[in-house]
This record gives sequence, structure tokens and C-alpha cells, in this order.
Amino acid sequence: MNDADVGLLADACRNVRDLPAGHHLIMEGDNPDPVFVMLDGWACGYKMLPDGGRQILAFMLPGDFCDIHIAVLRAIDHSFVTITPARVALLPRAQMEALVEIGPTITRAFWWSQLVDQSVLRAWIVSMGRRTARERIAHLMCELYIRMRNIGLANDANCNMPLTQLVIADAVGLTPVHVNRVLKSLRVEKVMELSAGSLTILDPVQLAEIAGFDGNYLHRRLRKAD
Amino acid sequence: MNDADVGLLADACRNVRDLPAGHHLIMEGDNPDPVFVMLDGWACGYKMLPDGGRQILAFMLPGDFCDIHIAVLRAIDHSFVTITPARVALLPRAQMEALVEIGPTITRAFWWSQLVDQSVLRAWIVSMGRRTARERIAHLMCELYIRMRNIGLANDANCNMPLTQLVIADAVGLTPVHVNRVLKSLRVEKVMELSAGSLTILDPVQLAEIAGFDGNYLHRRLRKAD
DNA sequence: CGCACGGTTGAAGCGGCTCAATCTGGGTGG
DNA sequence: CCACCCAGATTGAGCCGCTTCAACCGTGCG
Repeated sequence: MNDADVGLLADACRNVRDLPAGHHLIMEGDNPDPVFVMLDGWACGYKMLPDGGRQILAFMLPGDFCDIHIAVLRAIDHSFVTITPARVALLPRAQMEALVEIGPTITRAFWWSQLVDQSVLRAWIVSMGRRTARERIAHLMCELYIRMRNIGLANDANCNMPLTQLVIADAVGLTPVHVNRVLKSLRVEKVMELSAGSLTILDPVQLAEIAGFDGNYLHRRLRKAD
Repeated sequence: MNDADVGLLADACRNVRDLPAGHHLIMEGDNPDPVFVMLDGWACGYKMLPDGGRQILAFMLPGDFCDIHIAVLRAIDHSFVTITPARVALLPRAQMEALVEIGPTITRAFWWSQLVDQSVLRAWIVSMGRRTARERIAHLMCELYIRMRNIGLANDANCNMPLTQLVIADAVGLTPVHVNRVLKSLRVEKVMELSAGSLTILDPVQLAEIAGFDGNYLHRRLRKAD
């Protein structure tokens, strides 16, 4: 993208709003209007099940789009909530369409962003299908740490991680109770520590090994940063 | 899309090839060149794990794209194999790029196709994370049956389903042994029957109920058909 | 004929779940 | 400043779904 395109995008993000934690950006079934860009804070997308269970599908960190598809398809199939107090930029649907009309560069950027998201979704499926609780949680922590690092919000072995054990459980498909036990075991084994909304990686090598963290996948995440 | 666009796409699909079952379309780590369109037969995308396990990420039926991103990102993060003998159309990368240059309509069509794929991936995550073996298998069968019906390859209660129990296990994240037991229980309860490469739905209502099959998700799948 | 692959079945073990109680720290009202 | 409350973290005990291991069957095919 050239400067002009960047300028257009930045310009589009001027409609900013501050939201408290636990605020719903979109509910499943809503008529999709605006697109969101996270400027500050955390949010997540999730789906509810008939039995009241919840499955978190993605975490949104500062700089992330709220899945663009929401403005394209007529119906939404999942919801978004803020996890922390957050600042988001709103892009009305019309403006979104206008951006796409301008030229292929921006459209392609959106498209490309989709591909990265898909890659994350695929990794998520692998975690759910083939990894143990321990591996899943380690993998999630790796992913989130790397993403935080890519946007300059992590230092060497530590970063902010405002996730409740219940939220983690909903993300990795486990019980909060069991998440707790796994976190404890990782703590006593001096692999990583998660407390007070902050993640500390004590043994990066071992953590990556437990997680089976894919360098290829990681690479792509890193490229997203530039 | 107008007729001209459709013509361009159809024209792009002239490079056709017949492949045997078990043929790898792409291997993880390959340098991505062509894009594939399934014309006939089944294929699937999957990822291998260090321990030798396999997780299937998507099934490709006639009419499906082989994930477009493969031609966009430089590295591939998963592989594709044919499940049955198959006929595929090859789109060289350059031709793909050319199609995108032509105009926003086709680009947007690709983009939109991505969104549908993402929706399926999300549903898959929900299955893995929050559903029992029985529910997962029922859901997979619902999805595949609907997709077959959308492309005119299913009749009222029956369709082709050339999946081995091992393949199903790799898709839903279970053991082949357990898949077998679940299939048996669904059979004796007269819900559905899967044998000899063919699926028969005996009690559609009960099957959908077990699967927790989402009408919204279904709706979008149906729209893909037009 | 025999081999190989996919389906079928049984027995035993374990990872993660359920239920339930206790603990902790931060916030709130008095 | 204290009593209280509440959400989240922690821990224990028992159970169940799914896995593991292992054997056996059926069938298509070289």
C-alpha cells in the first residue's frame, strides 16, 4: 500500500468510541452495519450454543479488524464483546464499500487480512482437535504473546494478558476448573505464569515445545506486523 | 457477476487434469503456484502434527476452490489430498493475478468466497470445542449432506459420502474406533446410516437436533449455491 | 490363495468433567 | 476503618467419555 492508501484508511478511522469492558460490539443475528477496528484494549468473537455453552473463536488485539465479513454478508453468525475497556474505530458500511471501490490495493489488503485470519482459525482447529489441554493452553499463550509482541506491547518475557480463566476455558474448549489445574502445573514447572492479568514466560523454549508452536504460522504472524 | 466475468472464470478453468485418489495437490511447505478448482470428486485439506497425527481442516466438493490464499501468501501452512479419483482445473498463479486485475467484481467474489469458508471454519471450531463425539459426527454429516444437495448431488435422504472412518476421525478429532461406535449407535437408533461410501438419513429431524445444526449457517451455505 | 485395508468389538486406563467447598483480593456501604 | 460481598482462583473426590491396545472379521484384489 502507498501513502495515499494508508492515509485513506487512517482517515476512515476517525470515528472513535470508548467502550467499557463487557460491551457487545455485535450480537449474533444483528443486521451488520459498521466494521470495527480495535485501537486499544481487547475483545473477542464467540458463538453461543443452545445449551448455554460459549465458544470463543478469535481474540482481537489493538490493530485488528473486527472480521470484515460482517459488513459483507447480510447475516452475522457470531458475536463480539470487549474483554477490557476498549477504544474502537467505527467504519460505517457505506464507507467500507467506498474504500473497496477506490482501487484494488485496499481490497486486496482486506482480502489478505482474511487469509491471515483463516490461518489462525486453522491453527485453532488443530489445537481443538488434536492437542491436549496442556498443549492447547500453551499454544494459545504463544499466539497471544507473539501478537502482543508484534504490536510492540510485550517485552522480553512478559506481556499484558487480561484473560480470566473462564475466558481461556471458553477459548480452548475446556472447563475453567481444568484450565486452573493446567496453569498451576505450568507454574510449578516454571514454564510460564499467568496472574493478575499478566503473562510471564519463564522458559520460552519449553513453552514452544509443549505448544508445538509452528514456525511457519509464527512467521506469517510476524509478517502481519510490517 | 455478469456474463463476461463468468465467461472469464469458465475460460480460466480449461486446464483440466484427472487425478487418482490419494494424490497430493499441495504439500505443506511447497512453493504455492497454481490454484485448484474441484470439478469432480472429493478432496480435503489437512495439517500434520509432529506426533504423526493428522487434522483435517476442510473438505472440498465439486465446485469448491482450493483455498485461494495459497496463491497469495508465499508459504503454505497445510496440505491437500484427493480422497476419491478427481478431476480438477488448474489456475496458474499469473492467471489468478490477472483475474484480480481485471476488476473489483471478481476480486470481491473471491473475497466473498473466503467469508463463506471462514464461516465453515468457525462452525468447525465450535464443534471441536464444545460438542460431544456424537454431536460432532452428526454435524459433519449435516454439513456435507447439505453441501452435496446444494450442488445437486444428493436426493431426498441419501447421498454419496466416500469417507473412511479414519478420515472422519481425522476430521472431527476422534479415534477411528470411537467413530465406529458412534456410527453404530446412530445406526441402531435409526438416525442415519453410513456404509459403502453412501450416507442415508433415516430421521432428518433427530439428526439436525443432535447436531445442533444452525439454520443461519445453513442458510449461508444454501446461498453459496446460487 | 493370501494379503491388506477398513470395519467391528471388547477390556482396561486416563484425561478432563462435574459437583462442591474454600480461599483471596478488590470494591462498597455504613 | 471495618464488615460485607462477590467474582475469580483454587483444591478435592468421584465419574464418564474417549482413548489405547488388541483381536477378529469381511472383502476386494494382485
